[in-house]
Amino acid sequence: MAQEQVKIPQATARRLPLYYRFLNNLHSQGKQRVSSAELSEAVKVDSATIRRDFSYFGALGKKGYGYNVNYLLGFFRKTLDQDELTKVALIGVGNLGTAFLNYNFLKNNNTKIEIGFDVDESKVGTAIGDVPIYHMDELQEKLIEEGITVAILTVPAPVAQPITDSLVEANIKGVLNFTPARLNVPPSIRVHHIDLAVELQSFVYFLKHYPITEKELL
Amino acid sequence: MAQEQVKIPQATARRLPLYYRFLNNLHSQGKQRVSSAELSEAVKVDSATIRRDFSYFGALGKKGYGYNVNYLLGFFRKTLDQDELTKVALIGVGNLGTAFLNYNFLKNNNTKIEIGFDVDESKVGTAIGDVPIYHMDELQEKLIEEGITVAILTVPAPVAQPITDSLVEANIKGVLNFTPARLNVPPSIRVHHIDLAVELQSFVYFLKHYPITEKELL
DNA sequence: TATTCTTTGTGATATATTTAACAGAACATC
DNA sequence: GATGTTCTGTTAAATATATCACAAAGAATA
Ligand SMILES: NC(=O)c1ccc[n+]([C@@H]2O[C@H](COP(=O)([O-])OP(=O)(O)OC[C@H]3O[C@@H](n4cnc5c(N)ncnc54)[C@H](O)[C@@H]3O)[C@@H](O)[C@H]2O)c1
Ligand SMILES: NC(=O)c1ccc[n+]([C@@H]2O[C@H](COP(=O)([O-])OP(=O)(O)OC[C@H]3O[C@@H](n4cnc5c(N)ncnc54)[C@H](O)[C@@H]3O)[C@@H](O)[C@H]2O)c1
Repeated sequence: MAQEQVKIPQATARRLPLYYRFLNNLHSQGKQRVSSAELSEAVKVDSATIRRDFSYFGALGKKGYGYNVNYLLGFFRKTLDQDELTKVALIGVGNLGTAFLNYNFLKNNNTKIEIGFDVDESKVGTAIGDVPIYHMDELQEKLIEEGITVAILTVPAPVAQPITDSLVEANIKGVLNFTPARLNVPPSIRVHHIDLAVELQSFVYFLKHYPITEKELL
Repeated sequence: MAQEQVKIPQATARRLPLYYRFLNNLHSQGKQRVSSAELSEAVKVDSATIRRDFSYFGALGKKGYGYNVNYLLGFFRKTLDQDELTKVALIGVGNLGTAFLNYNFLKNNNTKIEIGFDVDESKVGTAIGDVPIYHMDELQEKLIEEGITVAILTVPAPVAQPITDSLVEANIKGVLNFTPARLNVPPSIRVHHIDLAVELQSFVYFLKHYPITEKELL
């Protein structure tokens, strides 16, 4: 739970996993060094932004050389707590929930969905991938027992708030919410919304209303 | 394809579908008027931000009264092209693709996945929801035939780039990319990435490194 | 009608993020 | 070891976004 000396900008924090993933690719290709320009091309982030992002953590590179892949990878592994597993619960084993369980973010080796919950009796007692599905009645008990503090929410919107209330009672610290509902939680709980219907609609809006500018065409 | 007088900030554009959805809820509850403060509570966006967002479109409200739900709804319906259907193709009918097909963003009544593509012979020829699945060999032909210019990409990462190249050839204008691959496209094509593994990892990073601040606790 | 209350729309300001540009450190080569 | 080249780290500037705070318009009330 190391705290940075100086707070990293949120925009930077959101890019860290992306950098990490790409560094892993480079590493498995046996690459020794990489420049901010190469990274930029690969992850589609401006090279100055990458250098600035890295610089929040100190001087990780060498002038005239670039960055050492192994060193950088080791650094990010620690920074992103890659050696510590965060156990996640998934609530709502429907279309989206089942897709997540099958996928289970296997390539993130620091996060794993450990347990699923649903009210549907045909799902309770089964397992998807190797993740067991329990009934909602056992939510609090199981979460506390397993010490799980992160939940992915993929239930119908109308039940999202009451379920969130139970999650809070079960001592959860964060909810990754895929439902359209906007959740009320105490201020100590973090909620991120990923609202796929909004994403699609705003994408279509951008397509229609934001034609590529002259500048972008250069 | 109406172009705004003054360009709407992107951050505003991303919130529009959210406002629209909530206004629809209010409307179906029979509510006549709404203030920026009420909207704020419901969509969890600062009320000043909401007023500023709306003000880009002119003076939509009345001082001392708020906003008329019907009027606002009608306004956003036009602005978000709710009366014009955007047909979407989905490439890769796997875990995630199947979830999207079953859901099919039914409540967005301006977008619909019309057609799916895969290479898996056991899927080709079937339909999910009412969406027919075709073989990738027919990609270009079908897309052009149906006049589809938006694609959702849910294929394995290694094939994402070559498939994107075919999509570009088939005259696609936008790709909503769920794969971890960063796509190279000509500048006239818009790509949005939704990288769920990155979302989960950065969420976990925030939980560990950004404890709720004093300010947020007030 | 007069008075009070509510709530918008926006100027001003604060905060966050991106990008340009370049001095200088270190590498590579001869 | 001198010279030219590469590429970082960072200062400065630009851009983007969010929030404060309040005048004034209009609603509500009496
Ligand atoms: N599937 C998508 O592509 C998609 C896209 C955008 C948003 N969403 C949102 O994600 C959420 C899930 O979507 P879905 O398509 O997977 O829905 P779904 O209906 O397939 O799955 C919902 C699951 O939640 C379970 N459930 C219902 N009530 C419950 C309760 N009280 N406690 C626990 N589990 C309960 C159901 O049994 C079901 O298994 C919805 O809110 C939806 O709006 C889904
Ligand atoms: N499922 C998730 O929860 C999840 C989460 C994060 C990211 N992703 C990403 O989304 C993508 C899809 O994930 P998934 O879990 O649905 O995978 P999946 O393997 O279940 O589905 C991929 C589908 O693409 C099809 N396919 C393979 N090659 C193809 C080709 N050349 N042309 C057309 N179709 C082809 C396969 O037949 C399969 O149906 C992957 O890139 C994955 O990394 C998925």
